[in-house]
Amino acid sequence: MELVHEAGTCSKVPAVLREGLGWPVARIAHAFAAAHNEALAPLGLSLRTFAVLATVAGGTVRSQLEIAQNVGLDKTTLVATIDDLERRALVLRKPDPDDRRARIVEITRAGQTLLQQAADSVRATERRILGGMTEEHIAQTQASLIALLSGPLFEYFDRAGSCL
Amino acid sequence: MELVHEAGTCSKVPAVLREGLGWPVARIAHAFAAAHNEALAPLGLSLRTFAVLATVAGGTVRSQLEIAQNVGLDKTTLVATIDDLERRALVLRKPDPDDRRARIVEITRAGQTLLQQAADSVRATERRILGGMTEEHIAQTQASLIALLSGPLFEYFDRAGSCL
DNA sequence: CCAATATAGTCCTGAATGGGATGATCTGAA
DNA sequence: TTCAGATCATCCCATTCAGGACTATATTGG
Repeated sequence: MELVHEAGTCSKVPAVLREGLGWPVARIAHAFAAAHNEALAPLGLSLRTFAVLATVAGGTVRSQLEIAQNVGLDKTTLVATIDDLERRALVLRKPDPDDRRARIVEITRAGQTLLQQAADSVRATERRILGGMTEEHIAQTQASLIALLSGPLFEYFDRAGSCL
Repeated sequence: MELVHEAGTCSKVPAVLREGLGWPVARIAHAFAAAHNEALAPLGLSLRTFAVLATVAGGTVRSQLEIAQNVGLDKTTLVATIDDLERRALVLRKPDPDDRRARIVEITRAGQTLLQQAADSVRATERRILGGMTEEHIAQTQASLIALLSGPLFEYFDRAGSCL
């Protein structure tokens, strides 16, 4: 597996790393995050804040813990992230009438406006990155990733810890 | 794209995240790292220390900076990583006779012994994770990832910052 | 109703991270 | 040769991270 076709700094990586999927996926995930973060920076967002904002907007989750688990963040990290978004009036916390321990996080109008721009940016970045691949190829890759999660890897999926 | 087939905590993740490859790849990379770290823990290694040890053993890179760039670590992070490996006498730093700024990092005999066990462990983990996939499917997935790096994503590949 | 236990969110704090400065050394051009 | 700029490894330090404790609340079992 030759990861890099030209000017490759990583053809020198030992085979035990290159042969599997774990290390290549890690590096590619990092590159993806870098691309998204760069694209979102002008909006004052990161991939993390964007993911949280989008999840809040989705309205399918109520509590902060649910948000954290779905996005893939540690609960303490999420507190700071929500703090940040709230300070900028993109989301707001209100008490959950059904569970006074919990806070319902809601997106504001300003948040929705910014989210739309950000979503466009994210989609554009994905298109740019995936530009050279056919729709079919993309779908195939997604399918492969899904297949991975259906196997033994699933056990590690929900582990606490931030992936963004 | 339904990421999780059962007990899915992330079918609630908004479409803009699930549709692309960036976020799924990030979560899967994280899961992979968790699996590898768990398997390597009994040997006192992490995916990071293992990757560095394996790269040092490969002998295709000389300086610490090269190691960092190839593995995907920040240079300052690598210093601490080498410190750790050196403290445990798994590698040693010796002055480069051709460039007195540089140190050549070499693996020790103890390092080689441990590396072999670790490599077995990593390969076993990969096999376990990829167990449900055919050889063909694995090769296909690798090919897709390579294709990604041949495109615009390559620009972000070498960015400073630790991916492990 | 009362304990005992579990859970949501937050805070505290030690550890990790990585940008930038530093010192030593190399390289190339004048 | 000399000197300016690049490069290697390391150090420093502000920022970020996440495990665990804590408060308030909910739930379960007796």
